Amino acid sequence: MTDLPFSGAFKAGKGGSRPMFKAAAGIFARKGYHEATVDEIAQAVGVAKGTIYYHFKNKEDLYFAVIQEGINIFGKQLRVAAAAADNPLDKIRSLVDSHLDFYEREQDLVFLFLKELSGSELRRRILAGMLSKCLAVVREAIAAGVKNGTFRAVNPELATSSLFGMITIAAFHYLAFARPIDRAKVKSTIEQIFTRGILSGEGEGDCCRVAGHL
Amino acid sequence: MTDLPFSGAFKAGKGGSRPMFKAAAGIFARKGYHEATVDEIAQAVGVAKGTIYYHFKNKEDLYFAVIQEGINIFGKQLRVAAAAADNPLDKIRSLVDSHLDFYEREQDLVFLFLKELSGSELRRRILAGMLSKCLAVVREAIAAGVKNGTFRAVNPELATSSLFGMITIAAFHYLAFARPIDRAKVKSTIEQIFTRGILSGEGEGDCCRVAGHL
DNA sequence: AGTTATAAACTGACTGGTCAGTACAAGCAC
DNA sequence: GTGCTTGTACTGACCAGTCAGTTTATAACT
Repeated sequence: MTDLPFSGAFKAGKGGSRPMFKAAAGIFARKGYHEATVDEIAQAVGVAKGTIYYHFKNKEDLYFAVIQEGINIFGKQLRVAAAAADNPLDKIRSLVDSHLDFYEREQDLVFLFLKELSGSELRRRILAGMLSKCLAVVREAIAAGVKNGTFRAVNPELATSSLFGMITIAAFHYLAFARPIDRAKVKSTIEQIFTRGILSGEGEGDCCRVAGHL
Repeated sequence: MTDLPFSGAFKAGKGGSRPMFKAAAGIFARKGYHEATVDEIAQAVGVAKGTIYYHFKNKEDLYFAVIQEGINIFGKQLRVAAAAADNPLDKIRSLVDSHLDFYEREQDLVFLFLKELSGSELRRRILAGMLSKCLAVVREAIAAGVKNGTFRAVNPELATSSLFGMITIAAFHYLAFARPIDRAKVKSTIEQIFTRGILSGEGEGDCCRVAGHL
């Protein structure tokens, strides 16, 4: 909300910062960058077009501010979730919960992120970098778990991506068809598959021959 | 390639069907629907703009034809992979392999799919439905495994989404930064986490308390 | 309290460029 | 001689971005 490298960054606006951000995020998420017109966003926000340009250099600037703000929200939420638990396993559980929470509350942002990830190479890389920073807490929790023996010797980087993917797509499964997310079911699936898979089980290696390579 | 509900659907073109499709997919994937101009696509394909409009009703029609064709390729590949193994576990392994294969060979399509999944509600729903049909073979393999006791009692629907998400995002992890996918690493991570998680292990339930619900 | 000064926030009609889609005369191949 | 292709040129809609001017908020002076 503060220290953003953008012209206006939601400080101003008749109705205050948050509604402006919400409205813009909603339009961008629903229609995409190019289909969303600045006129339309201005109307949704409840200001004149010129006002948008008073606060933001141009449409892209506004768009990035929305993304940046979204990343901030996501990152902060994950950090809080990680801090709320004190061992790797609970951290992961808390993070999964928090992620699902974000998914439910900020669907617009989720779609915005997905859009950005499928954008041009540059945009994709930028967002992937930002997300990667947000997910550092997950990576660290997994790495810690591997170190202290709670988890098996997975690659924390890839395990993080995997978990992120599982949550995102499993939850997406509901949103794609405009159904409410069944959090209990998703959580239980993740517990059953991810958590169980990553925990250093008793009967260790036998079921897991990886065809050929390590 | 055949039975498509589209005007022209890549039957024609100087260089035959495939190059035309490839070029169009590439442009759409790199620039997105709105930034890609028909002139540009025509040039890339190597035909005159009028020719595009001779075969396709309009830009959207062309775009959908590309998507549809992509889905056909993906679906066929998965079906072949599933048929190549005769028990649930091997089917899953074969499907993972095949999926990664598709990911590597048809990056344009992957990005196109991602774009579409983050598009408007209608478009999202349409593509999600198509993908869901493609992934039926995965769902069935998982369901069969659950039935015959190879796998634990997961929800096949959600487990499929989870696996799809894992693969997609883990591989994306590389593509986002324009690095080649390290297939061995991705496969081993999936083996370690998904396969191991879903296999009905000896020490069954103890590690997997799901906070509260079933 | 009333007047004046100044800046910040806001407005909306207008402009200029872009691009989907059309039109068409002419060429080629089977 | 019909189906397919080309190239060029044109139109009309749409939209990002501009700008001259209005409103509101704040402070300062008498």
